[in-house]
Amino acid sequence: MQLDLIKKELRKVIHLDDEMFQDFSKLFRTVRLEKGEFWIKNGRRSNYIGFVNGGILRQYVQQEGEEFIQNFFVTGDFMGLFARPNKQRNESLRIQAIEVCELLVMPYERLQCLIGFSKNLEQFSNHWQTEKYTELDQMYVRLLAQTPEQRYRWLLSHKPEIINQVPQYYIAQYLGIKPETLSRIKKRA
Amino acid sequence: MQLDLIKKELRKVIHLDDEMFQDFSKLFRTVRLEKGEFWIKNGRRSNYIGFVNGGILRQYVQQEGEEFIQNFFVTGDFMGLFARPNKQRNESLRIQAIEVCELLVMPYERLQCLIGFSKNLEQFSNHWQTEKYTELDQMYVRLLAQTPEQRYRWLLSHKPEIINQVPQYYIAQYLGIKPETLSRIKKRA
DNA sequence: ATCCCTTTTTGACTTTGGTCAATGGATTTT
DNA sequence: AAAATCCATTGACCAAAGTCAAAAAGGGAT
Repeated sequence: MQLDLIKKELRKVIHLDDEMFQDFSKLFRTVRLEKGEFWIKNGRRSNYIGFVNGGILRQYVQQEGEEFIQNFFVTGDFMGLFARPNKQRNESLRIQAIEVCELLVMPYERLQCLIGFSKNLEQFSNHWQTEKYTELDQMYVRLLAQTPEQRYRWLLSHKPEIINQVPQYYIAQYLGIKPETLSRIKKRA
Repeated sequence: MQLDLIKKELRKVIHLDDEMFQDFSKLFRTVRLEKGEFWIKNGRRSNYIGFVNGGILRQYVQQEGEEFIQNFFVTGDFMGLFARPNKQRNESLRIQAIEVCELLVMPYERLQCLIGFSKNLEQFSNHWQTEKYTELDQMYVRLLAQTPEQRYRWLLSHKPEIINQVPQYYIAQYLGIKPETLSRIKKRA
């Protein structure tokens, strides 16, 4: 198991000595996903947290035959840091590997339990919850206030790795427009 | 200070006996806002949590001379349950009273401190953070996947109190359309 | 009730993005 | 290499929302 990356990411946020990290890392399990495979399908298995150790995934919903991408997860991202109460689990939620991925995963319950023992991990959890919330909040405003072209330009300058690694029809689904429109936007630009 | 409402709302989520509630409620301060007054302006004073004890507010941003409403807060809602790290504080964020409001407020730091002493309050905080995140997540998908008419219908059936209490140009700002368009949507319907 | 001011509605026109169908390019399969 | 497949681009047309301006409808104040 290659753990340098997650160690680095954790240490950006909290203090974690090697011994603690050893203990912590034992609780992860490695999952390999082939291109096109699902990590979450129909909202099932959403009670896990996952770390993207390599690869890229898309989180999307299906509505009336169309797919809408809420988010991409790239190498170094954490997924699923909010408990998702079953009652309001979204049945159409899917997280799919766009290319071969390696995830490090742990049941959400187990993280909760660990948090009980470690102030540091609690900090980790709080930090990321706030981070993810703020990110979503900003995405929401962008979607509300900006034109597709402005959103595309934002993506270009802030998330170029996504533009480069992901087919354009996925980018379009993420921006909330049709692939043809994205093609025309690129031409204008 | 009229505290029945907040007690009721808290008890929907956590166990809280009268004595604990007494202690807790002492830490709140009452704020009265006249119509048009701001609770948060230019991102300032976002380090407070607030409970809407009466009235209705709008949370919005200004961009290129236009206003975009992210959210309404109605009687019984909590505001500001996520710590907002200063670095990414949104300078154009405002929360304004649409009509006369009464808020019960407390510095976020103080809530954090209390949480250290009470498992129940920690539960309260976690519950609401998850709740707010899920809500925003669903709003995001709606904005991404649905037409203005569909979003209007959703608002009609799920948040009728907002439709009734709020001028239509605010509803339009919330739905991401122009007031004229909303007027036409209502005619079709 | 009348006047004033704000909000909503209506109409004519423009702009933007969607739709559908065809073409072109690139990559994989055989 | 040829064929097949998938994806991106282009063009012609359509539908939906935006814009601007004017009229109508409410809501207070006097």
